Amino acid sequence: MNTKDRKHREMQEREAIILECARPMFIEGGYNGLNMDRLTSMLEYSKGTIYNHFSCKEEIIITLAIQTLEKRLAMFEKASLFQGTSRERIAAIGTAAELFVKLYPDHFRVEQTIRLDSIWDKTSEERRQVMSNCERRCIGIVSGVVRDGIASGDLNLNDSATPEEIVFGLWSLSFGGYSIISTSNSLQELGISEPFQMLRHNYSRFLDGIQWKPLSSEVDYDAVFERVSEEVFGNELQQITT
Amino acid sequence: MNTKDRKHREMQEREAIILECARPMFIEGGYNGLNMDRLTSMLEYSKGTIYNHFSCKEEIIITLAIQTLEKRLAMFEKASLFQGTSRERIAAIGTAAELFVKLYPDHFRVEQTIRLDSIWDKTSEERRQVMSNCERRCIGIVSGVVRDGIASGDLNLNDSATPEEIVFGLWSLSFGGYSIISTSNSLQELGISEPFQMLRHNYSRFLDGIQWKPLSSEVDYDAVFERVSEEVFGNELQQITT
DNA sequence: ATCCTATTATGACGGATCGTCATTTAATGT
DNA sequence: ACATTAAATGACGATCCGTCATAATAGGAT
Repeated sequence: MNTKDRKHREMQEREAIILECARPMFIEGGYNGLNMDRLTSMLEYSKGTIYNHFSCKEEIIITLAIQTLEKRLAMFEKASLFQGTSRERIAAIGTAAELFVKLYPDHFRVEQTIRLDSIWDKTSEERRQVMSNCERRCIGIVSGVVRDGIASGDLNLNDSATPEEIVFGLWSLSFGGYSIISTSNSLQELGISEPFQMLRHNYSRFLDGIQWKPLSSEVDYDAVFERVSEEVFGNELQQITT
Repeated sequence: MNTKDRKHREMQEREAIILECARPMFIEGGYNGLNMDRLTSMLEYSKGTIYNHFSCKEEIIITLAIQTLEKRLAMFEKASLFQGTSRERIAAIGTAAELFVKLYPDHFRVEQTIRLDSIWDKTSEERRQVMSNCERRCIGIVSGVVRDGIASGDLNLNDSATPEEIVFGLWSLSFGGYSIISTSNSLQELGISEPFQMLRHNYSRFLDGIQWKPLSSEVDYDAVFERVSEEVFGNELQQITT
């Protein structure tokens, strides 16, 4: 069955083409900006063909989200392998999160749109699973490093908190921070000119608050950020600077 | 000119009725759930009349946001007057933020929708100003308490941070936290059963990280939360429990 | 009380967009 | 060359936003 393979491959290639065309349309104007008629006219496929790949608009959007979520997961996995203290490894994942946002600045918009516009309910159970899994695994990676920190003695929560609580804190801080950076203009008014660096410092303050050793007074975590950027994500970084 | 006053009053009353009907529709189905035809048929006014009040759907949505943002501002102002140490006053504002989310659980959805769906651009400059002002003043209140903390000696940033940076941190933490709480189901999977309390604890960890005295090891800020809830927001609280 | 004018209300309609489906076209196997 | 299966097409129905010509109403003058 050689034909079957070929068809399958053609199917995937076409799917990629559709998504490639849909992404800038979505970025441009959000949910309503992604126009199925315009998408049709820009591609050399008819409407029916596109609807053979994606049963509705929402399926396209969730697939756009999955594409980038998978990249983030890969970056998190790479970062968690960084050689260093547990807190340096958390910083490495923070670096991954920041570079991810800079590489795919539109991702937040896609993800939040899915959560908000009753899009979630219209998507297939299968794709929802994929997306949830990505999120879960990202959380799992952070969770693992927190546990490593406890195991190594760098972090001592003495029953005042669970590891999950700390993960929730880091997650809130980064999700909120990146959301504010990418959708609010109040930051400039606040006089914050380097929001990404500020966010990193706020991470450090939170981790100092739970006494995760070594504290930010002992180690220059800005330098760790630079090191991880270069050593672990050198390739990805070129895409930003060029 | 008595008639003019009456007309103006009628205008405002009708505006309130329209919004009252539009809000549950928006909560139910987001931007697309708010259906102008259905809104028309549910009210005793015709389409044209509604469009005399709001020039487009987006104007209705931003007005919904302004309604609740003004409530939040009032709560922040009330909280900032709490008698206590500077850090207790920050905790009081945190309490206000939490109670606000519980009182108006749909607010986040409205606000985020405005930021995302290219709705912002379609709204009137006037209403945008009102909304920005609300946000600015809320930030200003927090900012003021941080400065008070510095002035009183409870907080010493020794040039390692600006007050605005701390505001940004608290803002990220709360915005991210409440967003995650209200739109993600991963928290349950993480085994976090009392997310609001966890978020408060994460606040405390952040403030401990910058050594804002008295530290959470010295004062029971959960108790402060309870006190503020009762003493300052007793009235509002009844709406939740009943 | 009546008429005139300015303001407001109405809802049918044009235009845009989503998703479907009967029909046409192409590909595969004998 | 032909039959059968699979895939592509785009016209169409349905829905929804915002407009505008027309109708209704209110205010004020005589």
